Amino acid sequence: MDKKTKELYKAKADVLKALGHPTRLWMAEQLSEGERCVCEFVKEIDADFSTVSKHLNILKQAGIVEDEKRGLNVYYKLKVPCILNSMSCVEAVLSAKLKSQIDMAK
Amino acid sequence: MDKKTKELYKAKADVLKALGHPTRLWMAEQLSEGERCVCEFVKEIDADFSTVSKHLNILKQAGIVEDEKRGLNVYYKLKVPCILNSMSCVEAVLSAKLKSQIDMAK
DNA sequence: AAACTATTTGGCTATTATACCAAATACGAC
DNA sequence: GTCGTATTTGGTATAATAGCCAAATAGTTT
Repeated sequence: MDKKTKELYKAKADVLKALGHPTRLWMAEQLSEGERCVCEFVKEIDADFSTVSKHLNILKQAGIVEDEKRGLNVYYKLKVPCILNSMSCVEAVLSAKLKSQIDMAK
Repeated sequence: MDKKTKELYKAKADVLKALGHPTRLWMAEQLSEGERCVCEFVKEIDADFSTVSKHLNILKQAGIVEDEKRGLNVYYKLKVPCILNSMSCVEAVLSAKLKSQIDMAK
């Protein structure tokens, strides 16, 4: 595999990796309903302000969300909304997995 | 956020996390063209046999691929092929990101 | 300008992930 | 059964990630 290909797969994997964390995935899904400010996320998750901020930054670096400061608050929104289209298939993976486990137990 | 919801997002994130590694993503995409045995992957990537095997195991644990032993070889194939549908959007994220970077540089 | 609020950054530690090597296992050929 | 090949497993060193705290920054209010 050549260097260019490696870099491309690294870049693509980084996008998926950014979504590969429960908190970040949840936040991304929340954003599909519209923009949120950091404080709204902090209220709903039991986590430190700095933790939430860092997670949002990872999503931003990945190119999934963008932020805008208005007054004291920073609002985040999805930059490329299609990123959540894949979730129905992720759920299909989970059902298939659950099914296998049930079959296994029989 | 309640415990059930947390567990669901953990499960969904784990699927995405499994694809969030260059080597694993590449292998998954290869499998979209048909099954492959471990040795075929090893030939194409510059990595140890055990490394490849472990990556495939992570994809298997995530429920993305399944394996079948035939003779000396173990063949892997996609269990839920739709999982690669999202790749066009991942590429859209990358183009959008690239575009931002170019605008930024102006 | 001082006080207050929202957010980010830096530092630290604990946990997890990655990759290699060596050893173990599974299977087929002889 | 012994040998050779394909794959997995265990061990270990290194690197990356996550989450908390404290400090820094940015904007608002008074």
